[in-house]
Amino acid sequence: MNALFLDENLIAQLVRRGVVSDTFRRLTPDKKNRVYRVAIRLFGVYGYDGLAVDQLCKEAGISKGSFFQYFPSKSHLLEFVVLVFDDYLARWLAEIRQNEKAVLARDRLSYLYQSLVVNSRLFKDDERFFLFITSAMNHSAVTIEGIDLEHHFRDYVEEIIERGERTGEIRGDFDVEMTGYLAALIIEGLIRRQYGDRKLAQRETEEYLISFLFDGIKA
Amino acid sequence: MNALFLDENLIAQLVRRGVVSDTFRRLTPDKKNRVYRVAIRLFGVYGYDGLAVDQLCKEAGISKGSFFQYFPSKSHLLEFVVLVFDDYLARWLAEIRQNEKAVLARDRLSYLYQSLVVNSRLFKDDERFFLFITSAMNHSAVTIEGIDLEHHFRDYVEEIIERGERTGEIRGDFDVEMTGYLAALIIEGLIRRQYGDRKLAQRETEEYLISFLFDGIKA
DNA sequence: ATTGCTTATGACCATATAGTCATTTAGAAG
DNA sequence: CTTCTAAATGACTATATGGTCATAAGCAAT
Repeated sequence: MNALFLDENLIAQLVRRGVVSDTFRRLTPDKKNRVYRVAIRLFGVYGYDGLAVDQLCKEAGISKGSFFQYFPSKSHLLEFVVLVFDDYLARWLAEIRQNEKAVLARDRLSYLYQSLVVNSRLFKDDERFFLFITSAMNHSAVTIEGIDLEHHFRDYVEEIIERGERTGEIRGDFDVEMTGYLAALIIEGLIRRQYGDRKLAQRETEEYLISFLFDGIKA
Repeated sequence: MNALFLDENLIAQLVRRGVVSDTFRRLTPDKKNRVYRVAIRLFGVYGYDGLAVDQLCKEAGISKGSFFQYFPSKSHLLEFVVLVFDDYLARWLAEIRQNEKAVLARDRLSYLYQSLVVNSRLFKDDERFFLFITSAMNHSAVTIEGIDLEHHFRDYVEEIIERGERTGEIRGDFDVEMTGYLAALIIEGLIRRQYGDRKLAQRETEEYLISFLFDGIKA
């Protein structure tokens, strides 16, 4: 499973939703991927407004006329990459849900964190896109109805918290939704640091996260 | 002390730095404030690229020619509002540093949080600007050298953490900088919720914050 | 070679918008 | 009233950019 290559079935689905044209679907995989990769990079670096269709065409090696035969408009291009990413996230979460053998909530959170770090490596060159997506979802001019990337992620964290409360590992006097929100926030913040200038040792950060979250800062 | 009105001395300073013209400084306070308020609102709602100078002029009741006699360019307008906000933040932090009588770190954090909530009320109509500022500082196309709003805030949180470690109230095996970062993140996240649709009871949220931070989520 | 369908192309259009400038207006001083 | 300086104005320019369209190219089938 790779976030950086397009799935035929997904594209067929997006054609049905009117996000991309059938012409796009019929293109060679190479050309489709070129457009996708360039779009991700440029959105990540320049944001929605900042991405110029002309530049994208030049970098992807297609003409402007072709672009608008693939996508009804620029906002559809954003919708396209967001939905592809969304699909990837969903599959990724399903996978880690299945694979996890750990029972304890703290182990599951560790696993989640590790998996995220691995993902951040996967997005090496496109790491800004990850940040762009979440911030775009919150306060972008272009709202894409029915999609909330944060939600996938937060749902899963909540799931862990809730389970921990049930098994008695996590205190029950906390609101699951709120705690899930804060925990997701912290995890995201640490990942953001991995992306940033400050490179941290993965193992230590993970232990830090767990200790901070579970034991608190009290002496 | 109010974030929404301009200080004469600060403006004189900004003239020296070339951020605004002397012509702007000599305007009536009313006119200056109109431009400032409209700029804050429009930047907050539409972001840097989204703010159209034409619209700003119309809403502030000035002509476009005048605008460019006040500010060398649009980016200087952003620099202007950011620096005014920065100055406000610095004075606000100095004030709460002086006023706090509490000794314990948890009391200081409570106080900080309360103060922030009060501030968020102050910014009622311009709350989006608050969010814009922090996100703009992180990944805006326009970088304003030497300014980091987050820094002020995080410095203060770190100060509290460090003090708590010294007095033995906060465990000493944590990295002050990292813990400060995470604590600031959580506080910001809670404030963001206050801004958002989910209106929370202030007192409860505050207790939640402290309990979450100090005691952790372990049962 | 011809036909017919699909894809590619880039000049062109409409619009938005940052920034300019010659001219006008306001107000103070003499 | 005249003069001088500072401030206001909006038409205008230059440029960027999303989107269109008529035409060309590719290619398969007959």
